[in-house]
Amino acid sequence: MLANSWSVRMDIREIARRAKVSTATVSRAINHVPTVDPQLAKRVWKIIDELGYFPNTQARALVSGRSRIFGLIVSEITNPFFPEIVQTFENLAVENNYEILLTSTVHDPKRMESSVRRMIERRVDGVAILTFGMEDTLLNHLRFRKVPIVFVDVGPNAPGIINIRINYLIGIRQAVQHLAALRHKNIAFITGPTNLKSAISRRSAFQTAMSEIGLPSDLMVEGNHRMDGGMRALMEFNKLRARPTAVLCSNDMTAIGVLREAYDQDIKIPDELSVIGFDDIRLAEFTIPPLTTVQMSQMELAKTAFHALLSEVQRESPSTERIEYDLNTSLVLRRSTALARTGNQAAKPRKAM
Amino acid sequence: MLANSWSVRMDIREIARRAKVSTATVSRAINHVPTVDPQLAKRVWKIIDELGYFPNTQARALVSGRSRIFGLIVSEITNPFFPEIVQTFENLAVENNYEILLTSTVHDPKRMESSVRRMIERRVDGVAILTFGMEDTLLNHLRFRKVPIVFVDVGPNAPGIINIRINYLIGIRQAVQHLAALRHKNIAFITGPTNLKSAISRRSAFQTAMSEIGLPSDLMVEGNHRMDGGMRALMEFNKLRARPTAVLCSNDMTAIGVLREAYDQDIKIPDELSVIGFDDIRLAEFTIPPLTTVQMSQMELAKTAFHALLSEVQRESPSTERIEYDLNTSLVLRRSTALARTGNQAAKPRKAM
DNA sequence: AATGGGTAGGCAAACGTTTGCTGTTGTGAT
DNA sequence: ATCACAACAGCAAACGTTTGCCTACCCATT
Repeated sequence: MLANSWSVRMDIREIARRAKVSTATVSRAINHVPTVDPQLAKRVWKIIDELGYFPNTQARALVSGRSRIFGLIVSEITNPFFPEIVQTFENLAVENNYEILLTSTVHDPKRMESSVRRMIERRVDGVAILTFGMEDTLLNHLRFRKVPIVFVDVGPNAPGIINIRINYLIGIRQAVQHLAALRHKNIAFITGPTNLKSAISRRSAFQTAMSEIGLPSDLMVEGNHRMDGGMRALMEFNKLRARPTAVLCSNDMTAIGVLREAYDQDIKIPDELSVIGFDDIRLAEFTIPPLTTVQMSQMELAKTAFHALLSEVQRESPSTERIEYDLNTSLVLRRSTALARTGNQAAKPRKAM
Repeated sequence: MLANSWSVRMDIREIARRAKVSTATVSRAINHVPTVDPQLAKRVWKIIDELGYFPNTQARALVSGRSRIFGLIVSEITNPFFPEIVQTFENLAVENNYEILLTSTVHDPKRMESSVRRMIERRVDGVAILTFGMEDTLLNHLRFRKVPIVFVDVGPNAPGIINIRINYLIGIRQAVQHLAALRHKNIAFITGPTNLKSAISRRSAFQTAMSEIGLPSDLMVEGNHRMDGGMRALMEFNKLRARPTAVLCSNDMTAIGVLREAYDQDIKIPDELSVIGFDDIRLAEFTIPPLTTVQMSQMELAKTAFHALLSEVQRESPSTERIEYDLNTSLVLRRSTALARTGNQAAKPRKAM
């Protein structure tokens, strides 16, 4: 290992020299091209290992035209929804000899632009976009270069773009019906940022589900998909004459904010207020109380996106039709919901939990 | 933008052709080399913009010998400690025209090895290593190639390796003294995985701080830096005849686990048990109750690491001396600690889990 | 007008691979 | 012995940049 290799330049030529073969043969040996004699290949590999030689990916990419990099654009890495996805992406990348080029837009159009630029400059073989506010001109830069693109949720409906559609309604309907079964009538909803398409989809799923069972969906305030948004939203609700007895949140972080604010205000969860989140991030299991939430599997999502890109790269026909994948959501029950307090929620000698 | 560029190959030569100059000039214009006539440069840039041309980083890297990529090796992206760091790294990367190659080892030696391999194959200009279990032979692969390496915390003490030393003692001493001031005598510690050097450092900081004030540090159980580890640890403590009245955790996730288990067992935090975490992840502010913890600024850490690499890349002398940076820790008070219950904490019909 | 100094811009050789084509050898059939 | 044909290995041309070196020109000086 690394024997006497103080400062010798280590490239395929050096290997070739030592193995007394041509660089072509070394290259083929490395790439396991079957036409090279097994004996010879073994000899080459031996030298490669002894020298600790690693092929130069840039040179490879340059000539082969494939970088073996997938781009992944998220809005904020610090949002606990994403790390799980990144991890899964990275696992799949390792399995398939790819790299992930991760960028986060932090909701800044400038950063979005620079993300796309970086993707193109590094010549990614495909991009998964998990954030929004992608302007058309940016998108066109990508499409023009025939880079496979997968949008999760509401991507533009253009040919050549892969969409993963999320069925919010199923999970949210379950959540709403669960609350209704617990006799809740005043069910509130805390939205995500309203410039976010996926947040809007969640909201309308809520509205649909509510009207299906004949409940009004007018108790609604805007959050920001962060904890502080959830906290502020709960304060809003508390100003109301008719407070909600249950609140559904556009994502788990919001719900965690609600839990926290409820704690500060000494509102007992779930006895005095039922809370349901959305996403089912890992943490949801560890909140106090454990959070009932609508699951949207981050692993499934990441897998679908990755394989969509992979199969797009592997096909040769340019694929002009538009491809869609579906992803389901479903309620997972934990301990942040309970029977609504009936009628005269009068005195409350209620023992916690 | 992208005008009539249906399928023309877009490279520096194409730009040169259209601008009626040589590729050399185009290259110099792109790189803002001052010797090129401003008029000419403007003409070139105009064409570049019209065509939507983006330079090919791989080709650039190949000839220049610098990839403008920094590697970042973490143990698990899903550990909330890391996303903040990744985000900061990525911000700095954008500012400095670098990319981040992020890999996670998930505590698997095989993955560690593949991480290093990927770094080398992509020819990173530097690596920051935020996880451990790095074998010497792997490390040598990097060092042999003169790749600048920064270890956070306990890296090997070899020349050419940059270390960021973390002063655990200061923060942990503050924590211990805070607890002592609250009259706690039975202070427990939940360690991290004991094969993790940084976990060991934290533990010994605890031991030092305890003995400084004449308290024994024998109440100790091993966690895993995850929430379930914290939960299990608390169960352990509850089996004891002399239960701790306060527990210090090797990281915040562990503390969150403790909080959660305490909730299940109806142990009131902080009244019946004081809890202190370590790291001060963003979430610590939103736990129930908000977590008192020892802060180790992830932003500072990331900044230091990044700039260490950057300045290492920029220097020309190979730098054989070993470089160290320091990072402090300090207690941040929130609401998970309280005065110890005095003397006879007699019978309290504690509900069995 | 001849000389010289300075500077903008072009030529072409790298960088480290892959891969189409060509060449060499060995084998079996005739 | 000849031929056809595999099977394997080598030659050299790409891939898209950067950059050392050189040329040509301009202007000032004599």
